[in-house]
Amino acid sequence: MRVRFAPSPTGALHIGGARTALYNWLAARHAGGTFVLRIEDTDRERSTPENVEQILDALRWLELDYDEGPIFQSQRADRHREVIEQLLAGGHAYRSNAAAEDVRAYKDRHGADRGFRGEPEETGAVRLRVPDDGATVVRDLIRGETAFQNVHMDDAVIARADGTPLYNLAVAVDDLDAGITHVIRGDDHYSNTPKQLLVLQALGAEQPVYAHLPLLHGPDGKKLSKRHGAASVQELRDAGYLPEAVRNYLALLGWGDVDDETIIPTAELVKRFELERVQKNPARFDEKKLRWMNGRYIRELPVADLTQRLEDYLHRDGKLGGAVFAAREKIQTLADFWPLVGPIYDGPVDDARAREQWLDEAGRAVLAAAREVLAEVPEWDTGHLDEALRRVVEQRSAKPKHVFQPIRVAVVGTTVSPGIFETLELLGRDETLRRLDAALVNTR
RNA sequence: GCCCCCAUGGUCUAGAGGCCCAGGACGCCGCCCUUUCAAGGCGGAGAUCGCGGGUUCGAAUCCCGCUGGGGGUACCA
Repeated sequence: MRVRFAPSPTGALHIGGARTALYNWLAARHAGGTFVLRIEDTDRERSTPENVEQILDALRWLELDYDEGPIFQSQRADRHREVIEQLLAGGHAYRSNAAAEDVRAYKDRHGADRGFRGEPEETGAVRLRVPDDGATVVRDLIRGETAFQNVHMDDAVIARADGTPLYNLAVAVDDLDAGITHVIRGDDHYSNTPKQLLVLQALGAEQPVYAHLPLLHGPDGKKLSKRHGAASVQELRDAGYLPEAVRNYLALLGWGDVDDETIIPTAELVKRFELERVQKNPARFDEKKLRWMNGRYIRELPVADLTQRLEDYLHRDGKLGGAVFAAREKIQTLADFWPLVGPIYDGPVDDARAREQWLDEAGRAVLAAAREVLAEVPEWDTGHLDEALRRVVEQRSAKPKHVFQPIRVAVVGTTVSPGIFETLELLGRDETLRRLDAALVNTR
């Protein structure tokens, strides 16, 4: 099996493209085949080196490695020209100056469902000669066989008047030359497939196996775009998702195993993936489920690994160890981490509501009592802190909450933080006492 | 307009004629645990399997129509 992922570098790699890449990769790895990367950069204006780098970067982050390429379509111009000449010489294509309005006029005369047929001219764009009878049948692993009646098809333009190739010619030739056996791509290419098949036929080539993946939609059912939140791989990374979680989630968007399990590590995905089981209808990208899944992956990561990921993500070196242990049960993305533990390092945040609710007279009394006990704790670790503060709870015959919350608000400024003992341990005795004192002074 | 594809709870899906008056997951609601928030555990609401016809002893599963959604229809990819 030889498959390819062939993005056009017109911007960041979107989630839909990422899933296409994933499915190609999974199919190749499952079958022990070869995964080829081809960059379709024939659209000169939009295909910039920066855009190419963005795509390579996204694939790297997703850890989808390819075996061959990247092949740049733009560098195959000579071969494309050669094939165009061959088709022209063989009578499979002809030159024509017919424009869009000519095609429309033709349909007005012959019927809307009648494909355009042009007259050969000396110059002009190159059009494929489509037969009037018969049908071109696409064999697709996901959709089965579909017969496209040739009468309905226009004589497709396969090269510009200047001789440069158009998509339907270039893909067909490039896939053929690369020995691609399975073309796995988005459904938006489905209707154009017969044109490519006709090119292949004219070249006397076999048709590859196709697998057209249903498109991905946003939560509102519309085409996925910026306003749906994280829409590109870069944005997913910036939002603090783990690549292994993204792979798992994306794999399940449009594909399901018989077991119907949800958390499936990549190695297991490779083992189970089958193109035949890909869903036919489009799926919606639901970030809530990704968040949940990401949390699961975060909690399965050893603390040392998670620490490394957080340090990379936050561009911070070292000193996060204890905080990671304290926070890992409470975060779903890497981005959730700092808002939770940041106040421990950066100082209390300013949450007026929290202060009002917990640092009233009763709260301050708790603080004063806690301060005394904490000043005397023999060892500054969670065990001793636990013991000491429980004593305060008993002495005051208060609910634990009414002792812990004022302390929390005093040291981090708000009602949410890691466990109070872990928080204090990370703070250290001196800083804890300083913050308690500050709270007592400021709220008087 | 024309051509093509698709259709299971809000979302992702399992289901390939009787095992299904439809199972799992996310989300939502409640309870438990509990120092906050989470995590975790338990439970619940939520689908006449888009609608209407067939075929069959029997249909989510097969056929037809309709409706809805999507894609294509560029000298873009």
